[in-house]
Amino acid sequence: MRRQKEPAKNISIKHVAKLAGVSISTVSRVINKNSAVKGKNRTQVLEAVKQLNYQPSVFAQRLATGKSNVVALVIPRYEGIFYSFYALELIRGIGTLCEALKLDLLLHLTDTKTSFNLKGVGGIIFADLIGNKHQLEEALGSGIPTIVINNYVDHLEVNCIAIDNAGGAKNAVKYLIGLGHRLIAHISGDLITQAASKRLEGYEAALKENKISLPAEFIIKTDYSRGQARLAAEKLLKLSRPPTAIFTASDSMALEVMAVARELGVRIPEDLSIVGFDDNPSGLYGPVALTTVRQPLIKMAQESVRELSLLMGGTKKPITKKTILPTELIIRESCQSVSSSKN
Amino acid sequence: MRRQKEPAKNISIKHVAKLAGVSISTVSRVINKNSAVKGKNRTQVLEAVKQLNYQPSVFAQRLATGKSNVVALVIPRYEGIFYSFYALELIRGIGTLCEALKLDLLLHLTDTKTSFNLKGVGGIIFADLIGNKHQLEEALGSGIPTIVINNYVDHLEVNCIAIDNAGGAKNAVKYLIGLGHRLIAHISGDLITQAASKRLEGYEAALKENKISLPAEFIIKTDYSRGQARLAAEKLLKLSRPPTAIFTASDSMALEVMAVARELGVRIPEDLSIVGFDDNPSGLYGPVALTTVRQPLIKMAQESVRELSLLMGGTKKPITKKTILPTELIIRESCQSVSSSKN
DNA sequence: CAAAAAAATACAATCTGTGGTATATTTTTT
DNA sequence: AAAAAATATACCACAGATTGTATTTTTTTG
Repeated sequence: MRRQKEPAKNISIKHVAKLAGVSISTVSRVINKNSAVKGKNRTQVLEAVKQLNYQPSVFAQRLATGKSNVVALVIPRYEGIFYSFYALELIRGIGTLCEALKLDLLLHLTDTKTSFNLKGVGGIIFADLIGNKHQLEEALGSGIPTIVINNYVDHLEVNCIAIDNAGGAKNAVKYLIGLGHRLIAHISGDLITQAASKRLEGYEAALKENKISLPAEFIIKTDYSRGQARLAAEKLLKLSRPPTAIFTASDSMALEVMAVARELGVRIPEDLSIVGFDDNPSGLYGPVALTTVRQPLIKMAQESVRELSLLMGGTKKPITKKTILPTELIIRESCQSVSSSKN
Repeated sequence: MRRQKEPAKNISIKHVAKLAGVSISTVSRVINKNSAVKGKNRTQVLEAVKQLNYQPSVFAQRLATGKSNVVALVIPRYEGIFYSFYALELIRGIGTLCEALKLDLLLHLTDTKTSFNLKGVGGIIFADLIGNKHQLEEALGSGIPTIVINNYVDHLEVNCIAIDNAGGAKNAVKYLIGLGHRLIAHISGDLITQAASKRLEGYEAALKENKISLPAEFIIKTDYSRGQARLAAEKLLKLSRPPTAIFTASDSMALEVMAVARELGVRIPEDLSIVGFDDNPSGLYGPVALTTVRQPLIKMAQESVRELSLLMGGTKKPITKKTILPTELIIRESCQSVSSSKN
C-alpha cells in the first residue's frame, strides 16, 4: 500500500516555453493551429510538451476563448426499470458521441422544481421536457446552443428531435387490423405528455382510416402506472363484449395487461393480442414475447449531439431544424390473427 | 415563434464594482466570505449584483482558486436492462447528492480501452472497476481525490465503498437451508468480477457452516449472460437428482432459470425454490415474484459523494477508508419450504 | 483629543491561456 | 540586387476571478 507522492507543481505553458526556448505564444500556436509554427521551433515545442507531460488548463483556455466544450444533458429524475432503460439508452448514445467529439458530458437530473445553473456550459440537451418549460426558455434566453429531444416543440425557435409517436401507433393498430381484429382497445398513457397523446392520436387515425368505430369504453386513460394499467385491463377483459386486441401506450403497461390476462385465464395470443410501445427488453422475459413499437433512442441521442456540436461550432447560421424519426414495428409472439384465434 | 435576442455582453465583477462604487476585491469578498465586508458597501454590492443579474464566471473562479467542483463519474458502458437499472440507480443517487452539494456531475462511460482525460475535474468516482485498473492508478497518481464504489480495493490507498456480496449470498443460502433445502445449486457470475466470486464464496461458506457437501456439478460458472444461465438451468434441472433450490448470482439469471423451469414443467416454488441477487424490479413482473438479495445502491452512491466532497474539501488528512455495506434479503414468492413441496 | 488598535477596503500580482499587432526574418518577384 | 510579399515569432493586452499586502477609515482607549 504505497502512498502516492504529491504531484509536482502544475506545469504551465510557461515552463514549456522556457524549456523549448521559445515564447509562450509560440507554444500556444503549436498546440492550437497546426499551421503557424514550423521547423525546429515546432519540434522543440512538441518535444518539451512531451517531456514535461504538459496539459493545458481547460479553465484558462475557456476563460481566454470564452468557449466551453461542456454539454449538459437535462433529464428527468424518474425512477423505475422502464425509465431506467430509456434514460440509460439515451445517456449511452449521447455519452458515446460526446466522447468521440471531445465534449464533456454534464448530467443534470431535474424535476419540476429544480432550478439549475448553466454556468460554464457550452451546449444543452433537454430530454423529455417535463414541467420545466421555463428552464428551456431560460436556456434559450441565455444564448447557449440548445436542443430538445423526444419532444416536438413548435412554439419556440429551438432545434428538436422527436419520435413519430403517432405514426408508430397507427402502424401498430393497422397491423392488428390486418390480422383481422376489429375490437381493438387502447390503454393510453398520461395525456399531458406529448408521447401519450400522439399515440392515442395514431390509434384513432388507424381506426378511422379503416372505418372502425368503437364504444368509448375501449379507450382508457391512465398515468402510465402499473396500477392503473391493471385496472384498465381488468375493466376491458371483463366487458361483456371484450376486445380481441389491446394496444397500450407503453411496454410496461402491456406487461401488466399480460399479467392480468394470465390471472383471468385469458390466453395470449390465442384469446387476446397485445401490442406495446417502446421496445423495452423486459418485453422479452415473460412467457410470451411482446410485439411492440421500437423507438430509435440511440439514433435520436447521437443525432442530438451531432446537431448540437454544429450549433456550438457557431459559425453556422442557426436555421431551426425540427426532426421526426420513424419507428419500427417489432413483431414477436403476442399477436395472432383473429381467424385462428378460435382454436 | 419569436427569435431570442442576443444576450448582452457578459457582465463581470468589474461592472458590479463600478455600479456599487467599490473595488473589485470588495465585490469578491462579499460574494465569497460573508464576514469581511459590512454595512453600506455590502448592501450596495448585493444590490448591484441583483440589478445586473451578475453570475461569476466559473472558469475564472477555478483558474484563480485552482479548485474545481466537478465530480467525474467513471462507469462502464455496458448495455442491457439489468445493467441499466443498476447504473441509473447509481447515477440518480450520485446526481442527487451532487446537486445538493453544488457539485457538477460529469459522466464518463468507459470500456477497457478508453483512455480518458481528467482535466479540470475536482474529484473522481469509479463505479465498477472493469479492466481499467490503470485508469484508477492514473487518477491516484494525479492527486485528484478519488473514490471507488462497488469494488473492494485493498492493494491501493484509495477510499472505497463496496457491498457485502459474500454476506448477502451466505444469508440467502442460509435462508434456503432454513427452509429445509439441502440440494442447493449455485449459478455463478463471471468470476473475474469481484461480486461474482464473493457471492460464490458466501454460498460455499453457508454450506460449509451447515456441513452440507454437494457434488461439484451443483456449481455452474457462467459469464452472467442469459444464454449461459439457460444452459446452466437446463443442466441442473435434468440432473438425475436435481436441486430443490437454486441460488443465482444475479436476478437476470434467476429469471432465466424461471423461464427454463416453466418450459420444463417444473413448478416454482412447489418443485424448485429460487433466490436471485440484486433486487432488480424485473423480478416483480413475472408470474412468481422473485426472492432476492437487495443491495443498497442509493446509499452507496450517496455515501460516495459525501466522502468525496470531504476529500475535495481538502483540509482533512487523507485517512483511507474502506466501507462495506450490508445487504438485505427480500423474501417474495419464489421459495417454499421443502416439506410442503410435495403437494 | 490624540494615539494606538482594529477593521474595512483598494491595489496589484497571480492563475494560465488566447489572439492581435508589430517586428524580424525569410522567400519570392522583378 | 533591391523591393515586395510572405512568414515566423515575440510582445502585450486581455479573459474574470482570488488573495496578500498596503492603505485608508473607523473604533477604542488612555
